Amino acid sequence: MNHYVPMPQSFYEQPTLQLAQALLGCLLVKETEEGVASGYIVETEAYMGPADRAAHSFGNRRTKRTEIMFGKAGSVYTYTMHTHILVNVVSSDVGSPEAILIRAVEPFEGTSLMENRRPGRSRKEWTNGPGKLTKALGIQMNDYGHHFTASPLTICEGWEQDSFHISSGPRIGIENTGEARDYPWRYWVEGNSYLSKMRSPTT
DNA sequence: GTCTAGATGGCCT
DNA sequence: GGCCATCTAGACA
Repeated sequence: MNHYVPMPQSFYEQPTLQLAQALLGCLLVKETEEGVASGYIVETEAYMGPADRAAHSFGNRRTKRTEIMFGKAGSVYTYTMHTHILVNVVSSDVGSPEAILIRAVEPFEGTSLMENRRPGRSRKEWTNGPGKLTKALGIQMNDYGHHFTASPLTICEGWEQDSFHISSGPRIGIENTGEARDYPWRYWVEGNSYLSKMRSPTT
């Protein structure tokens, strides 16, 4: 897997909203005993810490779960949602609990592995949602606390930043968070066919 | 210790 | 469009 070039630590130290866009087109790579699976990030959502009602770290809530959000930029924050695992990239300075949720990727390497992990689904449905992509790539709760610059879970150079167009809009699945639901902190690669689908199309 | 809600997905109608 | 699986962190007693 030497052809993968992990993004340097400095990459993660840019402002969160900027990083959320910079992550688009990057390659998310997961190594397991079964092999390597990877996909290009095509959709992200920023969670802005203390001031963001939708963030787990709203009001500077510091618990066992959110602890990693206070840590170093580029750390892995995994979270269990019902029966699914979601994966986030911790951003901002130590002590500033911000993170970016990876909502969708486009399959690249290890497609047969993904197919096995997502039996009976069409290629598009392997990774077009935050819970789906973790399953397809084999991301688990024990990835919590690792860092994206080191295996087994890394973010590497992917597409050229000027080879696609970025769109932004409100986040998804946070209807009960007051004014926070309207913040346009979701970013995606315009026109990509592996984007997650809207949960509640209500304006 | 007990109760509840949730950054979802899949299956049913 | 609606319902439910399944489970953990967080709040409260």
